[in-house]
Amino acid sequence: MAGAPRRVGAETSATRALIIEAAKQLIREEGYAATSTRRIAARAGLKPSLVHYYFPTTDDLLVEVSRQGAEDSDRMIEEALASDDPLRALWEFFVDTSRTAMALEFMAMANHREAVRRHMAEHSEAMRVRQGEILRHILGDRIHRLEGFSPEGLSLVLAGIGRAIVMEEGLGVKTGHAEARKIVETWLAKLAPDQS
Amino acid sequence: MAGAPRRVGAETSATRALIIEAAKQLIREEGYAATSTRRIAARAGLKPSLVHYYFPTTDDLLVEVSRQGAEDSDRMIEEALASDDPLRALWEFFVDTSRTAMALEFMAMANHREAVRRHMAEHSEAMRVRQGEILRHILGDRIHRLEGFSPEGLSLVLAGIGRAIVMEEGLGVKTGHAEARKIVETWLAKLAPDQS
Amino acid sequence: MAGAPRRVGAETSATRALIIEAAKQLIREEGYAATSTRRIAARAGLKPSLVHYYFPTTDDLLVEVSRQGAEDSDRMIEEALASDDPLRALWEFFVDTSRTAMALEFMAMANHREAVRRHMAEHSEAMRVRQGEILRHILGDRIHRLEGFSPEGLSLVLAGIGRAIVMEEGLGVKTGHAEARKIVETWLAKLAPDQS
Amino acid sequence: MAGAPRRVGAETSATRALIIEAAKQLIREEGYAATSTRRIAARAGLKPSLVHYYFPTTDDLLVEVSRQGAEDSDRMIEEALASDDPLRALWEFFVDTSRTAMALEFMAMANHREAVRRHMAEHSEAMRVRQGEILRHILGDRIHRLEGFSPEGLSLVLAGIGRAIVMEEGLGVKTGHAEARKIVETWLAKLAPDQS
DNA sequence: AATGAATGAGATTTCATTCAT
DNA sequence: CATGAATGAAATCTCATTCAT
Repeated sequence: MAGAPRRVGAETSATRALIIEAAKQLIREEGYAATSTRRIAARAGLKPSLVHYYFPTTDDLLVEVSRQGAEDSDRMIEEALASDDPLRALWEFFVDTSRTAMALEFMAMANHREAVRRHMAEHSEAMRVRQGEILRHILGDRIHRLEGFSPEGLSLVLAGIGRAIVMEEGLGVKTGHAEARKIVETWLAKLAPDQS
Repeated sequence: MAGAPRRVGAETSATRALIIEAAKQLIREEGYAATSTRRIAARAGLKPSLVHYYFPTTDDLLVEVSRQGAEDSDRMIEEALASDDPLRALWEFFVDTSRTAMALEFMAMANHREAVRRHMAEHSEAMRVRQGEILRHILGDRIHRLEGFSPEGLSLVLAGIGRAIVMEEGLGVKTGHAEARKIVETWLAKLAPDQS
Repeated sequence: MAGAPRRVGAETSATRALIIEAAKQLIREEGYAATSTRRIAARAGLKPSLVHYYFPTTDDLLVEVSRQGAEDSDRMIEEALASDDPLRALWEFFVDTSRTAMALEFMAMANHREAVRRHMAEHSEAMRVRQGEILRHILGDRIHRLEGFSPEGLSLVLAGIGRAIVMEEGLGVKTGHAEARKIVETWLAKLAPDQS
Repeated sequence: MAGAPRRVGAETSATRALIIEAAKQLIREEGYAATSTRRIAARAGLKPSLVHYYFPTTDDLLVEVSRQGAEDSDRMIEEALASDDPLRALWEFFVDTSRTAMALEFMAMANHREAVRRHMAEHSEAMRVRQGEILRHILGDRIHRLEGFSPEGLSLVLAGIGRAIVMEEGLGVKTGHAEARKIVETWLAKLAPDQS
């Protein structure tokens, strides 16, 4: 019992997990604005009041979902940074459609849910700092092959370009995507360690 | 389609303009999720049914608002591109907080409103193409001072970085912003015409 | 249009009056705690949302009902004080079961509804002051036939005794009622003008 | 029915006492309408189902709370009537804000809870009878110093005036209170035994 | 050109209570 | 003795939309 988190429903509850999964699905498929406790319950095949049994307020649920999304991101980033070609893996993480689309939904959500905003801010900041450290470690002096670049700057630049591509793809926009990817590829090539 | 706009209420109606202005304000101040026809009416000091008189459906209204927002953007871009230092002006346009925040709201809206999505897609595409043309014209060969860059690629890259900065500022995130701005500044310097 | 109150639904609306009447009935018959907008709507044969159309919040409705109840009281008091035997009429007003029971419900309601509390406080104060003035005018020096009495004191004493009798009758308590009424009768006799 | 109390949980259970105490607090602080088993549980730091374990229905709990409140009142009255100046002590009991406010909550509750109503009725009746007896014993013939008064009548009159004062103070009404208190003081003086 | 009335659907919560363990 | 899970009903309120005038 020691240390066991004291929230309604054990963290291991299957029902609880079911609700969170349904919420994730809805956010992914229809965007966060379509995410009401009613619809989440319907999607999970549960009664609305059961959702409120596990998550007293809608905020509680959405914060938990964004917390889990953040954990997923963290895990993916650690994998990326531990891979053979960490820089390329990081870039691929940034243009991963489904994950980035979800992250963008949480950004939009943050505008209207203070609790979500707080969590997203903390996590984004921490992620940027962490990426900066790792990039500094991985790239060392090679970062100066790109004039004006720094690890943290690179992290933000890649994230921004990735998000823009994903966002516009979702919209149906195409122009400039291949060209932007080519710019990034040029950077990746320059920063690659095997370059003599 | 034959020229004459087929909507209720003259396009010049003061009431109509009042409604649109109220909608813009609400979107800017509280985000699009807080934007219902009832609240727009209240903000404009009008009855909800009058809003529906001018805009039969909520979609009609929001599409019109996004259309006007797009027009504003177009105008700002043309001004930027016609200025003394068009490239820097374009970059400043991309990091203009209030406009970009609004654009991001429309992106979020596009996820749930097919009509808005369609309009945003068309406009974004057109804007990218237009920026590409102008940048090609303005920069000429100077674009090759930056390895791998192309006018359309540059347009997307600047837009993406600008949006990321604005989005994160809204969240309260700081790390990497100065560094990213420095990267962009380096590019702007390199691309400047007065460089011998 | 000048001066016309600017609330939803003309004050003369039949539907509006229907809702208020239903609320009054429910409060009288089942007590204020049974008074939800749903039940009021059902009693009036209307949809709950229509109730909210006329009274955006439950408070709005209950304040209006208490306002009308206060007006009824005012009217009854003026009639009482204008009658042949104003003092006795006032006492009979205080032991009028249905009106006092209703007033007690509003008192209870005031504990949980700040808006109602405010209105009840204002009205009770005004009523006490008004009764004091009239009693002073009606009784003149005769008030001193009862040692220690004053018009305002008498007003409160009669109100308190009346309320206690009505409250206890509602409960089913009997003991002491006849005796208390006799005490009051003695006062009324002493204060009567025709007493030589 | 044969002596042994037939309720779940020993009457001496500490948990049981905790629940009752939490209920009392809530009623006192927020009024009975704010008193749900869930909130009582939360206030006591217990799970809702535990409250229902001790008190199968809400009625069971509220009746018990009102029973204990009645016992408290009984004790206070016995103390008052056994004091040096029993009449004044009784009057002070009647204008004791916290106790009277609580009693008024129970009165309101009685309107909606038959079980509470029954208990309140029995207790009020018994209290009035008991007060009558004691007053008769204490005052003896002195009761006739006040024309028209009788022990039971006096009991109700004092209770009614006291309740009115407390009720109106809760509302924020002031006018007439000092004057009513003066009337009562005059009676107390007249009825005092040391008056020659 | 404008508005009051009305409505059905849905959102978020709270509630008392039951039941199996 | 105690609790986690579940539920159906209800409460308050908001919403987009329609319609008749």
